[in-house]
Amino acid sequence: MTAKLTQGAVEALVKGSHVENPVLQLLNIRQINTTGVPRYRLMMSDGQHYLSSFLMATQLNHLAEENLLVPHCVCLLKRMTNNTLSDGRHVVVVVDMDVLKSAEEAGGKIGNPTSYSTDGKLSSPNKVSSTTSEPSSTSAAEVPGPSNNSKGRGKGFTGKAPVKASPMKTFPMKGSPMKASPMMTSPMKGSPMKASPMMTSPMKGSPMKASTSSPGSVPKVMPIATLNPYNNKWTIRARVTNKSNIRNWSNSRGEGKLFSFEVVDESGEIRITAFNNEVDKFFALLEQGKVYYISKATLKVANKQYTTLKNDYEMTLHAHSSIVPCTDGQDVPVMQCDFVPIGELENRDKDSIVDIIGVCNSAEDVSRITTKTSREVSKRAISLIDTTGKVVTVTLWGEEAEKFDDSGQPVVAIKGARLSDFRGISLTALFSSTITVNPDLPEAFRLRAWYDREGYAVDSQSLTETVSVGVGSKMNWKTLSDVKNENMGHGEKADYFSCVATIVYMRKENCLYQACPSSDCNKKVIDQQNGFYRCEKCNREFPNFKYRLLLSANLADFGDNQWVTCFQETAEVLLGRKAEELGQLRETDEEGFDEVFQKANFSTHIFKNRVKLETYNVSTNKQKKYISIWCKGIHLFP
DNA sequence: CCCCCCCC
Repeated sequence: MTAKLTQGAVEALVKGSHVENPVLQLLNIRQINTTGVPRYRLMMSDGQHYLSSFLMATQLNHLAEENLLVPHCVCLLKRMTNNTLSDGRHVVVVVDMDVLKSAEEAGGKIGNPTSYSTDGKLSSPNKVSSTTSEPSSTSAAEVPGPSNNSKGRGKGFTGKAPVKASPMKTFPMKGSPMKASPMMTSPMKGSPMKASPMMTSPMKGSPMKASTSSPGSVPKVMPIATLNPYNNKWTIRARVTNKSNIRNWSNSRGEGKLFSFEVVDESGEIRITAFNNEVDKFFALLEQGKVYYISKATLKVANKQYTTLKNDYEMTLHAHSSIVPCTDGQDVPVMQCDFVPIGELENRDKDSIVDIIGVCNSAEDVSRITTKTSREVSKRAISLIDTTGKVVTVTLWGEEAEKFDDSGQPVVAIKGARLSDFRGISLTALFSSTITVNPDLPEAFRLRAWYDREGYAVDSQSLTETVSVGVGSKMNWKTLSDVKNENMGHGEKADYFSCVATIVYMRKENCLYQACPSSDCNKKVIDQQNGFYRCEKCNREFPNFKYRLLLSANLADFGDNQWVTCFQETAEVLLGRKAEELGQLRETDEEGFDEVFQKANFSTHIFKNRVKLETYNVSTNKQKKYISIWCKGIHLFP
């Protein structure tokens, strides 16, 4: 049983040409990151050429996890986007695909494909010892990540789990005839459902898709945009995009608890609220990012005063409401975003709600403030830049402020931020905002490439008047001796500076530590010497751990030298290896491990650093001060 | 049936 592959598709795709539904054979699949959301790279063959520059969008991860993507299986690629890395190489991101034939059905490698190399030459297939191994010329570094440089360094795009564990909408923006404020755009006005190629009914299924998740008798699945209070015979099939915590209320009308969540499908979005009993019934079932069949809820007119969603209605769950997980919902978009370029914000009205995406080129440290009502809340301002060269400050609150990490200058997407006129133009995140770090979006890939190539150095302009040097995008160039002579970091707040320096030494002996494997915890675990590792923070034992990097590097410029600390993201850029790879290397190949450091040593980069004078207790009555410098970003020195 | 969205 042979399958017909789309000859020439590999070359066409990697050159950025459109190929309609190419059929390709998988030769190899490899997970390229070991922390955060798994990310897979595929080596695909069209029977003529093979290439491993195919990156699978994370919403297809279930295919790998269900063991459907086995080398030699034949795939129908239904949607792809092409991305160019900062060094000019291309990556084909596979956004949607079906497995047409299992490896068994395909019966081995089809044809005798040779490695396709982008410079036009064909390398010998003999380099590959077997079809299930990688060609030696490729590495995980072909993946976009922060601070890529032409040496191909960088981390996997999803090396960090999104702040809210949900990739964002990965389909191209749907053309909206109404480009006005998103608040004005009612989904009822257009005809968003008209012959949308992404529309799928739950009954539709590709050969390999499980359809077991459909409930026994499913009322007609309706697009969210067509729901109204006058019809209660419907089921929606939608993805949870923003789930709140449980909150208690108490007022003159009574008291109780509630939580709300937002769901999205191809047609639109809606907010759903659960009270009391329904909180107990549904809170644990609903997971951010997952798809559910939802039916029998009450529709009511949304109070526009309180909602930022593009829907005239909202839903309340009641005793007979039904929510059933849908396990084959990968076709349901992850979020509906209508990103406003930062330079465009000047033309928007105060208080309008916008979706924004940019590279976080700097961030304040988190701080605690007291509100007018005497509540304490955490706050952190971050600044985002995009290709308009404009920068805007966004304020994050509460948990979002606390857990935000700007290391590696990630791409940040915020759905539903509110425009403020404070200090010119600024943005603030709301309870209803969804913040995603390094989203799996073409826009994010483009921004990453742009920033690493040129954006980091552009003469940018901030829409938000900034007070501290730290926030804002101007490079605060210093020599290492300036940092000392100017007593940088001695103030209450940390200072930030950029320098050009050469790495002259790295403490490789203790650069890796064994960290808690749970996704949001990076705490060092204790080896129980019985095959288990204990995390004090999670108060749990695990059979495994993940490697994390904490690298001390000595930087030198013409006048001075200085120790700086590189955490995971920047250390991975510096060493050109993932923490997990290095951990494995240290265990299995000490020479190879040393080589990584030898290679990185004496390399020159642009370092962006945070400097702060810290204090520690030497004894009960004696304190010692020391200068702490963290590297927050690394760029290629021209 | 909530509706808190803060601070400089």
